[in-house]
This record gives sequence, C-alpha cells and structure tokens, in this order.
Amino acid sequence: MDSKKIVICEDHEIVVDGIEMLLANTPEYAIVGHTKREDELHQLITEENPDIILLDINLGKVDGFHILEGIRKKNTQVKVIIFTMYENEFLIDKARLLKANGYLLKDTISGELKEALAGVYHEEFFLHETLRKRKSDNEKMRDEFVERMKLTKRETEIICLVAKGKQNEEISLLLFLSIHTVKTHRKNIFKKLNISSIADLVRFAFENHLL
Amino acid sequence: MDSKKIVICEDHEIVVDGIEMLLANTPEYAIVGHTKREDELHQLITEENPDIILLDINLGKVDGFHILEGIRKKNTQVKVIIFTMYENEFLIDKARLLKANGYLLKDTISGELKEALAGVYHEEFFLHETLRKRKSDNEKMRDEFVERMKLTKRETEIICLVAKGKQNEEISLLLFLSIHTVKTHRKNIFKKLNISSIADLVRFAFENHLL
DNA sequence: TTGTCAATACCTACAAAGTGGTATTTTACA
DNA sequence: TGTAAAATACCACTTTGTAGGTATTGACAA
Repeated sequence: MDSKKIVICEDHEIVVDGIEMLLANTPEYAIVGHTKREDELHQLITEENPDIILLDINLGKVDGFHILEGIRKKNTQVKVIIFTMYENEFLIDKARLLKANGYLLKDTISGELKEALAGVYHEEFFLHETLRKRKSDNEKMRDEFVERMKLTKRETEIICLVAKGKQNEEISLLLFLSIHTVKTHRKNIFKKLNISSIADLVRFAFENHLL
Repeated sequence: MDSKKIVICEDHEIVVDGIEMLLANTPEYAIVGHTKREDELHQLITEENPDIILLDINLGKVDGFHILEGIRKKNTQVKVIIFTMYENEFLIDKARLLKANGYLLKDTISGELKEALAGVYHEEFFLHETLRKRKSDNEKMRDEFVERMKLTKRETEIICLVAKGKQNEEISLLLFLSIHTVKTHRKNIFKKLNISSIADLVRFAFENHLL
C-alpha cells in the first residue's frame, strides 16, 4: 500500500532499534533508512523521498538544527519531527522557527511516537499533550523570575564570552567597550539570573546550551 | 530453562524498547523489568533477583554511579553493566572502581550487547574490543600533557565544588580544610590543566562530564 | 630506606571580580 | 515625538581569586 516512508537520523543505534520495534506492527509506516551522518541523510532523502524524518538533535558534535535548516533549504514538503532528550522551551521554539513539524522527547517517545506521526499531518507543529501542558505551564510562569531572565542581545553575547573564560578587560577590548560597561552588563546579568559568580554563569551557559 | 534475568535502569523508554528488540530472539536472556527510578530498581532487585543489571548513568539529575554504589552495598553478586553515551576514560575507571562488571556505549550497544552479557561472566570488567582499543590508545598518550592532567582524588573533588559555584572558604568549611589548603589545591589544578580561571575550570568540568 | 607523591598549611602581593551607586546616549516602538 | 528599554560609562569600595613562594606529614613503592 502507500505506507508513509520514514527516515531516522540518530546516532545511537539502540534508539533506532527501539523505534523499529515500536513501528514493527504498523503497516502504515515503513522505516526506509537510518543514518547518523548529515551527508548520508541528504542522500537518503534524495533516494528514498521519505514522508517523515525523525531527527535527533544531539547538540553534541553535530548540530541537529543545522541539519534541519539544510533539509528545509531543499525540501519543504517532508515532515520533520525533532526528538531529543532535552526538554527546553528555547529548543522547542527554535524547532518551530526552523519549520520542524513536531517535537518529541526521548523520555516519552515510546508512548507518543504514533500520535506524533499522525499529528504532523493534522497540525502545523505537533507537541504532545504532556509537553504542551508543561510548556504552557511554563509560559504562565511569566512572573517576576522569568521576567528577570529576559536577557538582551548584548547580555547574551557577554555571557558567552565570560563563559569562554574571557575577563572583563578582554571583553571590553573585543567589543570595543569600556571596561565599566562590561562590568555593568555583568551586574545586570547577575541580577537577572539571580546568581553572583562566574562559576554560576558558566553553568548557566552550559545548562542552557549557550556554549 | 534457566535464562539469565535482566533488569534495565534507564530513563529513555525508547532505549528499553531497543534492548528488548535486541534480545527478542535470545532465550538465554529474559528482561524481567525496567525502571528509571532508584527506589523501583532496588525493589526490582529484591523481587526479581536479576542476574544482570543494565544501568544507564545519565549523569543528569540522577547520578548512576550513586545507584551503582547503592547496589553494591547490598548485592555483590549481580552483574552490573554500565551503559552511557559518554566515552570517557574517567568514567570507565570510575565504573571499574565502583565494581561495575562492564561498560558499554549507547553508540555501539546494538552490536555489542550480547557479547557484553556473555563477557561479564568471563571477565572481571568487560570492555568491548573497540572501546578497549580506544582506551589503550588513550593510555599510550601519557605524554607531558596527559601527565599534567592526572588529577588526584582531592583535586577532582575540589574541581566539582568550584564548578558548582563554591568559593574557597565554603569549600574549606565543607571539607574541613584550611582555606590555604584549598587555594593550594586550586593552584595545582590550574597548573595541571594549564588554565588560570574559574570559568576555564567550570568548562573543563562540563566538558569532561564531571558535573 | 630513601625518595616521590598526595595532602595538608601558611605567607605576601597583586589582580580581578563583585557590590552599590549614578548618569548619559541610543534605539525602538507606540 | 515622547518614552521605555538597552547600551553605554564612571566612581568607590570590599571581597575573592591568582601567582609566587615554602614546608610538614604520611603512604607507598623502588
């Protein structure tokens, strides 16, 4: 029949095996290929013309979002479902902005995969009930704390430099600023993030995938 | 027959599914349970008395090594195979020290799981050929740089605390040391790692999965 | 048993970060 | 075009961190 063709892009084979098992008894879907490499993925897309791509954004050596952008440049039809271990509002938004069709967590993919596969044909951007709820809960928390977290472009820039080990003076030279300005930004960042040291800042950067 | 009983401790169900599939046609092994929670794991161990535990050290919110220690306090018979996405000498050594029986990468578990399951009954500590080779390659690189990297237990402890945002005085109080001692350790760490600031240290900790 | 290494501890001096302010100029947008 | 937010800049002061030393103790291996 005309079962939907799926390609998986994921670097842990065990996960591929798991997805294969989940879909073993569903003739509506056929996994036509899997790979961990971007070039191979593009090849698979050309050769197999899949309907759906399951794309792991590992955020490690290979940036899954970059792959997503690459896919969208060539092909706007194929449905792309991001799946990842990271539950993070920023990442979900980024996925949506880059024209993904869905976002799944590795935690919950077992129970939600089939819904997601169907969902991308009914919705612009599929987020499972559970994630959607958590996300809207988060959004409701636009209280003082979240408000304080709202970092400006300049502040984000400085966070990255600090986290890379740059000192105030270096940063001031890099950005053509007075060292006083850098210090001011830093103070504001500390206030917004409710922290008080470089160590905290570097952790923040890592935990929010700014590095 | 007397197939070996396996319990899986892993927080991504998809991975559990994958392992189930890998072992679907091998009557020698039976998966008798899986969980993502430490308390449930202990319950499973009591109830099912497994022969082998596949333990994911996620290094996120739950510390898999801590779970391993907990297992070993009660039960020295059960074979524990660590599996993780991190290929890191420190982690492998830590697994061995904490009396794990094997170490598998999520990358390669598909091809190596069965070997590992058998291997833990033949070897003190099972490392697959590929990992073993990479590890010994690394060990050969005990050149000047690696030599400098050799951190002592105390130093590693202090790295973790610094990276968590603790200041010298806090650390000295926590470890019942003089602040001078903490400073000395810090200096030695900086020299060994060839760095010179807290930011660098926190990055080192993250990049080497010490946090 | 002698020597190396890990862990401990102290000193001085200077550098950098952190805290508390105030204030001006752009920029964006309603 | 008025106003708020962002970006810029400065001062004074305290606390921490960094860099250079030296030195003692215990453990363990050559």
